[in-house]
Amino acid sequence: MARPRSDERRSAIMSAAVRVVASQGLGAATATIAKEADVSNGSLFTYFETKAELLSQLYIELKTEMAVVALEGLPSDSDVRSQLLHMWRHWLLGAVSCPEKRRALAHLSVSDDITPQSRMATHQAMLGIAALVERSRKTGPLRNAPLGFVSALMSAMADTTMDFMISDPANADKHCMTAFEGLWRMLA
Amino acid sequence: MARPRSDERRSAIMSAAVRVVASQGLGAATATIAKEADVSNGSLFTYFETKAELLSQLYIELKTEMAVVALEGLPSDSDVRSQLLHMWRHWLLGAVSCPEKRRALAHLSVSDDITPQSRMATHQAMLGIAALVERSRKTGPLRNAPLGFVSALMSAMADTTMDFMISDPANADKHCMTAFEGLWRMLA
Amino acid sequence: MARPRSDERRSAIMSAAVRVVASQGLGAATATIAKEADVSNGSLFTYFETKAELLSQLYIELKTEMAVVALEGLPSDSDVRSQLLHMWRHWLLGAVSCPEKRRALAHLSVSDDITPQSRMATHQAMLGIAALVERSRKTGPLRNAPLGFVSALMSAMADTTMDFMISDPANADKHCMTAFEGLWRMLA
Amino acid sequence: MARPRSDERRSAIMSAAVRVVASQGLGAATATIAKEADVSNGSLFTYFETKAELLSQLYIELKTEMAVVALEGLPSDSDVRSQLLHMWRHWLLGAVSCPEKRRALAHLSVSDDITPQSRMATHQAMLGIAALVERSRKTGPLRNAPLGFVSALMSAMADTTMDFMISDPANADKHCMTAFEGLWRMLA
DNA sequence: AATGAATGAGACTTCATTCAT
DNA sequence: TATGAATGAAGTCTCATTCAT
Repeated sequence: MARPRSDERRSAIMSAAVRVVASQGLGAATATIAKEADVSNGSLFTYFETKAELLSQLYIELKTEMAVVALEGLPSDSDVRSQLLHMWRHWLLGAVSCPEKRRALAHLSVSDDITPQSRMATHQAMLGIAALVERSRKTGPLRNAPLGFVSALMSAMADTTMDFMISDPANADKHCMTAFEGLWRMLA
Repeated sequence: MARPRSDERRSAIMSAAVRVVASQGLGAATATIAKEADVSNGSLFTYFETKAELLSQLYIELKTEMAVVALEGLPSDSDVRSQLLHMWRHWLLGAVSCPEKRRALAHLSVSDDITPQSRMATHQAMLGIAALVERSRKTGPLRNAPLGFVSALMSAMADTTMDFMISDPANADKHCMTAFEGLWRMLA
Repeated sequence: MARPRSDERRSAIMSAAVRVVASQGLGAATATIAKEADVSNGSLFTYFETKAELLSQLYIELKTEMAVVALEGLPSDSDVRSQLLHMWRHWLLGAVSCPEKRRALAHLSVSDDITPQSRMATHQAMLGIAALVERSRKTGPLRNAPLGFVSALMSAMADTTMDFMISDPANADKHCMTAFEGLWRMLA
Repeated sequence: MARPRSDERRSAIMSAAVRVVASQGLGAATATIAKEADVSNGSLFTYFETKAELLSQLYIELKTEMAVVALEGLPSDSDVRSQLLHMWRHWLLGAVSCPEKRRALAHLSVSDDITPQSRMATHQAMLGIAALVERSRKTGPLRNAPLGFVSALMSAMADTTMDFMISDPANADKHCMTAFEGLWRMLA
């Protein structure tokens, strides 16, 4: 109800939510999240009016962070393929190095609590990635499909690849590269 | 000698579950499912010991049915590409023509109630599809990756494509074909 | 800093439980107890994690209270017989004057929800009584039996006597004394 | 509804009930009892209209049997003490040799499902025992108390003693005799 | 008569959210 | 503002009893 005061508290709740949602799914109780964040039950609701609200924000933050990580240090003067590869690797390795964030995001992505608005809110962050996709597919077989569709295909492939990387860490890098080969063939 | 357990009733519950899970997600109450199936609350539990059990069975049945549909009428004397295309179209169009089944299955696929055993139980049905994938990728860039990985990539693409087909039915067929082009490039 | 857990509320639940268990037995619904205590259904569970927990605590409290009452005002400089008589009368009359507590305790005593630990927890309070029994039987026929056995025999006689006192209140005191005569003969 | 046909079935249910009630208490499901008796769920209700009815009959039968056993082979020409001792030993040893019956009866004795009528129905069988008590107490301190009261005191002592005999079988006989000494002092 | 599926009224417990302190 | 007790609506599952076969 009242305005939250401490950003620290807010992010404590957020990262508690990551851990709890990762391990217990969306059915996790708000009280559990609050306790994990060392915050009182009731306090949680001064930072997020509603459980759905909390989950939405979490979704947006995780998704955005992921995009940012993916684009970090993009070699802007390289050729498209190198840039796409750079992005792909950063994306997947980043995700795989925070398996809890990834698991939480996987749960959130299918939640009915995440409104189309929330999904839209992440588009901004994905713009850079989308641009890269756009350039990659310029001459490929998907050149005329809606860009959102192509991006979604790539995301789906990324998610699947992450799962394999996590479940078989010894070959994580190999899986990452294999999938990229497939992706590049698909796009270019 | 008593009233026999009725297959009709069982499948009434199953298809009620499809509808209810499709619209309300896995949080749907068993009572809601029972009512939708015109069956008493308690009766549901003579057919399925547990909510999780019901969901598991539903998962297995839907997944298996999907595979069967996909392989129906496969032109076994055509070349691989034609066969893969046939399968892909049947799969996606079949799924898209029962959007509720698809939505339900999407929910189920990420549920923690679905045990690895249940997932295993669907492998048998997917064998035919896997074989097709195997032949398709024989000379492609993914030829050395684990087959399960490649199949999972294809599944992920299928799911994504279905979403677009459902949300833009006018171009459903076009999306289906576009994605297939990408898939084929990725595999072959 | 928040509303503190109220002892008043807790004992309201406890005494509601006495009344409800006395009249409906251990099968009484927690909801019934909560309503009788003018407390919400859920609130009961902030005071007692579980129905079994509630019953356990009730058992311990009633049993302990009974022992305390029995020993109240014990004439410590009188001879053993007088002390035992004093205790016996206080015990029985106390119990008979709260028939609901007695009935509730009768139900609880045979419950499987009452763990050996809970039973142990009442031993402390019964120590004074046991000491009296010990002194009373020193030269009697039960002088070599386990003390717990002798105490249990006395308890059983007490319970039976209470029943008769309650069902025939006009002669309650006479029954109380008659049984004491028998008890004393048995012990001394 | 219809008249039961097979006595065998009826007693199969009865003895199943003994076992199940002994181990699970009065909360045991009728279905559990039926299964233990190798009888169908529904069949149970043609032999006993109601669960309470079943329990009542069980109570009467067990209690009666116990009395019969206690009086078996009573040496009718011995002195009172010998007769009482004979009865006491048969009673307790008989009960202790069927701990399940005893446990079941203990549960039943405190049930609210057992009506005063059912309790009355056992009085007949207890008559022989009561007569013995009557003769035993003729000159003792309890000579003027209601006979029912004195019998109840003895029963309570018997139950308590059984518990100790069962929990400490090595000394069962000693406990049996010790308690008898106390009983005889109390009565005579 | 025997069977066991069908019924539906609860039972206990959880949990998002509110509110007194 | 922070706290955590209070609330009561659900939720899953059990079970005595009925009834179709």
